[in-house]
Amino acid sequence: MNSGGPKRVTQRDVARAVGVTSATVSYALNGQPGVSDELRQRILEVAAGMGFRPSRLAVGLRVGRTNTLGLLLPDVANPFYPELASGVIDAAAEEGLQVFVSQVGLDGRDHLPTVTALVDSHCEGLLFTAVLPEDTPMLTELQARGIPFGLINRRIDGFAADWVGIDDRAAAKELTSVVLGGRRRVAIFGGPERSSVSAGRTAGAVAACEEAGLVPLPDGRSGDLTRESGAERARELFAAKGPVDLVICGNDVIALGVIDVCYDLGLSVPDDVAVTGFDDMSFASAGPLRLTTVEVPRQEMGRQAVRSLLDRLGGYDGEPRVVQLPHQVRRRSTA
Amino acid sequence: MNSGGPKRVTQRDVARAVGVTSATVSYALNGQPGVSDELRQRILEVAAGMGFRPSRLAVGLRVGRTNTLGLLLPDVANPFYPELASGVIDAAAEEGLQVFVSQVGLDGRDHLPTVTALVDSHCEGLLFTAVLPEDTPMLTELQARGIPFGLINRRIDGFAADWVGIDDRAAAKELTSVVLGGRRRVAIFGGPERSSVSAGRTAGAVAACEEAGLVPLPDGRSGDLTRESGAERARELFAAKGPVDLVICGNDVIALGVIDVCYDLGLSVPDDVAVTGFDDMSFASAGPLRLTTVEVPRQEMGRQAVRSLLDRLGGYDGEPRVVQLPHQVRRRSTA
DNA sequence: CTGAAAGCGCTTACAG
DNA sequence: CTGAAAGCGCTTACAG
Repeated sequence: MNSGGPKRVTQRDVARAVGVTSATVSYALNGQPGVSDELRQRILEVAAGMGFRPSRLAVGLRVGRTNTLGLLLPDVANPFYPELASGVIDAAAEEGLQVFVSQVGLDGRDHLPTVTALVDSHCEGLLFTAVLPEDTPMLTELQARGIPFGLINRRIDGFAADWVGIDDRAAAKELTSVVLGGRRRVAIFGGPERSSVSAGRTAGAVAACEEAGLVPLPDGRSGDLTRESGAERARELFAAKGPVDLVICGNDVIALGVIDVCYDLGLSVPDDVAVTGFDDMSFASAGPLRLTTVEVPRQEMGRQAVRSLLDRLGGYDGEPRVVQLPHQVRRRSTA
Repeated sequence: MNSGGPKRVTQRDVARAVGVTSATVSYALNGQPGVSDELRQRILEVAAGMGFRPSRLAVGLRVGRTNTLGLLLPDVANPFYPELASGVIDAAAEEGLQVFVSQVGLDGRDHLPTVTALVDSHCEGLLFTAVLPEDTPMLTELQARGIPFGLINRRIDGFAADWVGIDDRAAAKELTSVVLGGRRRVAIFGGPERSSVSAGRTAGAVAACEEAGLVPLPDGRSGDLTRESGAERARELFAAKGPVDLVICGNDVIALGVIDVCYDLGLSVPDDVAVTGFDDMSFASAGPLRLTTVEVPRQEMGRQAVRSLLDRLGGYDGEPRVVQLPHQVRRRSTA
């Protein structure tokens, strides 16, 4: 049942056409010595004319290198990741590396099947964007197998690995301090508490509150990084305790949900309720919204992660590289 | 200079450990007959214990199938694509196929190097999301090589190929008719005219205007699908001809740029200037924005494209499959 | 400067 | 039920 699969032109086809052996074609194409200039020229022409392209499978198998990286992204509903991916893909391409982008379950659950597929495909290195503490055994296994990897954004407490991100705690503390003003009733709507990023942001916001001598409301401190979750938490909190003065959100998407609810309830932002986001997603700066948030260098995070990974692939075997990129508080109109 | 590359456990390692030949391990692992149940059991255990995973490179080379699809996305600044990609990746995963996601240059220019890399990697089929007429030779070459592919969203006039998208012209016409009301001074800010999608949307908007007996302003009918482009065109148009009654934009991002300018100029939306987008990106429904737009089933488009491609891979060799999915006009507050 | 041969890690007829 | 052998498409020492 050959379904008429693609008929590839092989090196042997080229060799036959030129009247040499396949090895000679290989030498010619790879710029190895041992082929006269004329012959090389002729081989190159014939190969191009026949549309020959070396099989990456065969080359990878033979040489033991595939020039391929794997990137694991959680659910794409969160616009945070595409830009990060863009940085990774671009930086990799500049080094002649291809990237296998794979989607892992929502919120990064269940990395294992994806990682397995990537390793089976001989990815030379892996980049994770949404690890959770329970991924530790899988990462340890990767280390045992000698497959280098790096973490982007989230990391795992007490697990040493290459990482690039920002200082989420400091950023959240800074943001909170800046917008606090005289507001006393403040709520924190964070992301999943098992995420190091979300945990850091929440901790920073709490710290800023405490420094100002107030305790944030206990509700909603962790939850999903979605608009629905932000809306739901806002509705519940406002219903139970009335509108608050300020809601510090774990990301821009949560903030959008909170603002949706304010809008529905006829509450003015920021006069009745101030709201901050995090990440500075593209929509955050839109005229009618002008969300106060923190800019995170997503693209650059991706690029730097590729750089660290390349060093590992190049044989660097030293201490984990921890790269903390600068962030930027963007104070706009919502707080 | 072996940089300590990963040491894979091979089938032979397993075979040696069990004391059989590598072929037997292969039979056992692939559920082929010819191995006693006990032996099979033992092989499976040992293989699992050693962490053996068959090399996709070797299997692909030998079997001639890689179970890999290639997906080509343009620049990710446009949030349209990630969701589409998500549909593709999920649908492919359900069929046991991995997806190589590759980024092509902004606006889909220069597909060739990416396609080449994907073909070199033995992708069994390709999915394009942002083709332009100048990509025709490349697509023809793919056909000649017997590599099936499908187009998503954009297509090429007069080029027959599997395609899935919506009826952009009809959708734009419907949207425009719905929001036109008594407005007479209307501008159309479309995307790149060489994009079939943008061309269709612009044509639909023009048609609706003509049906209403008015001619849209000639400025800005094509441009980039970016916020900057929307803002720039709005500033120029407003400066040259004063504010218009209605701006029909080629996508939500352009609309955001227009709204930014209205906001800066103190123009009320929709009272002074009505604005519509296209795509219903997630931010479009946000409380303070409530953009009037058209919902496009991005995820479903990805899924359907995978389905058509799988049929091709399964040997279907008939007429190109054209799948036109339903759209939905979302009338909110900006027009 | 060129050719014959081995081998990367698998699968698959083919003998026993 | 099991083993030996060929071959997928390359690269790379090794002879000539």
